[in-house]
Amino acid sequence: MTAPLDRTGSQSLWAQLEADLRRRIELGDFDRRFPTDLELTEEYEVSRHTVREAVGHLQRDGLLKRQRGRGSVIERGEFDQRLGALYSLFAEIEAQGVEQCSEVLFLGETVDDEVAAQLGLDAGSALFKLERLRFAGTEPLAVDRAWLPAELAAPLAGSDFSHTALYNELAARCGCRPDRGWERITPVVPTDEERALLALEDGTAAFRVERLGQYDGAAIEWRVTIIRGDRYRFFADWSAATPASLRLGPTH
Amino acid sequence: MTAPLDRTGSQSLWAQLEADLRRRIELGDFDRRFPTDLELTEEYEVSRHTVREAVGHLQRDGLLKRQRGRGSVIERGEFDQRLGALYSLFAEIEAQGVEQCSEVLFLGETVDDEVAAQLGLDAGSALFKLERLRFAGTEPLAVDRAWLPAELAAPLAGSDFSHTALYNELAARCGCRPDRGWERITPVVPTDEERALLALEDGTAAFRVERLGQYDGAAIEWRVTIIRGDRYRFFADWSAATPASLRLGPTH
DNA sequence: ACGTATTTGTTCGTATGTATT
DNA sequence: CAATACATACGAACAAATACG
Repeated sequence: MTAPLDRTGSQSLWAQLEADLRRRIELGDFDRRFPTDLELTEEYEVSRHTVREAVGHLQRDGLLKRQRGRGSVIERGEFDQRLGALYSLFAEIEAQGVEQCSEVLFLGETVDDEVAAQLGLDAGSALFKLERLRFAGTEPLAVDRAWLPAELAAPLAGSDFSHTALYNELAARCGCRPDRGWERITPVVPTDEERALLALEDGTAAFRVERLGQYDGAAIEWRVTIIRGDRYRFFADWSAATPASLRLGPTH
Repeated sequence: MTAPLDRTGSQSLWAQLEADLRRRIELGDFDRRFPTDLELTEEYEVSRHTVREAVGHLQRDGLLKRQRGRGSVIERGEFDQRLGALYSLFAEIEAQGVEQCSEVLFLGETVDDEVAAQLGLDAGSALFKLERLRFAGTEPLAVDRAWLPAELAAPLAGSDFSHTALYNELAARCGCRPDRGWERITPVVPTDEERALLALEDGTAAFRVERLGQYDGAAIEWRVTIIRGDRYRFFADWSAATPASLRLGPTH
């Protein structure tokens, strides 16, 4: 069933194992249950150390959660990846035990030449668009618009995004997930429409986060998120020795 | 020199080692050279595997770079990242060859109980206050207000801050410079006064950066900076492997 | 409620490969 | 070429958390 690993030294065993596990996760091979370390050592005929190295990478990338005594379970929840500032906001909220959900405002195909340019596509290219109002508990926290190349994102058409993270669906159905990219953050005065959606008062400001996600060198995601500035802000701790990494969190 | 690790099982050895290495990095212990794996195994009397676990975390957090044959070298990054976002803005502007200067709006002693509380001082304590309008070339970019304990900052009274950085004067005259602290960033609609100072149009937003600077564990600086949001914003590049670190720069 | 089996986490040891000095 | 230093890979044992009878 599983191809044996190449031991000529062309590539490390754990990297091959990791790649094969990613492939099989996307294929849905482990939908019922993810194998234990021992099972993987036997199936691939490698040491447990090698298994742990490979599975550890999957864990750090947020594809798995491992727990002593319980085993490894594939992460399907509303968990974007540990990537950039946007993720940290939603992770922080999750960590505080507030349930997140979304109201899907739009889901389907559109054409937008500006976005197409960001994604490196020709003008007029079909785009998959997902527009959501995101809630922390019952309180609206952000308006989130994401565009992906329609060709790539076609399998997402039937997904329910009210409780599912875009990246998890992308990984599960399209076999890819942004692995690099950049974000750009500006302060804005929200539009009337945004103010209405977010229940913002007059005279308040918001963050506008623009985000480009790349996979295998190609742009696959353009996202614009408007985040309430009265409830959320960026934090950074810094010291002379360590670089400051900002995170987004509630103002308390 | 280095405290031995606790082997009662209260915490994993690698976590203790990681913490100690972080501490020593901050202290500057390894400024000349970071130890090799072998040296760490001998110094801390743990196995190489344990060393790799600890140092691997530092590497993933971007504090170190490890290379075969070469060793581990501390990642000092760009100078801009080391002192938070505010510093990075001014460094970025400097790097682009734009001359910076400031118009001093206020320089002297004041009393402000809110600020005193931030600095951990008693209400009514005398504070040194510096308020500046900062320019990049001829264009105003930020309103910058800084408070320091008057006792500490007394030697700054006669300085000319129109062309001098606060930290350089602080280091030169007071013998200290913030080595740790935190920042908090919110989007705001500027006040009429701020809008006038920054030549901002109606309906534009700005960043409000609050900053607490510490030296030797004590708060020595409280700063509130209003930065034009139409000309400057935050950027972050991220990848699945390294955490995103944000920097502030012009919109171009 | 308790003890046992399972599963991941931690830690040691050892050997070899590969890139740099 | 030799020495150094990190990467990869094997093996083994115990600890800690969980699941199950």
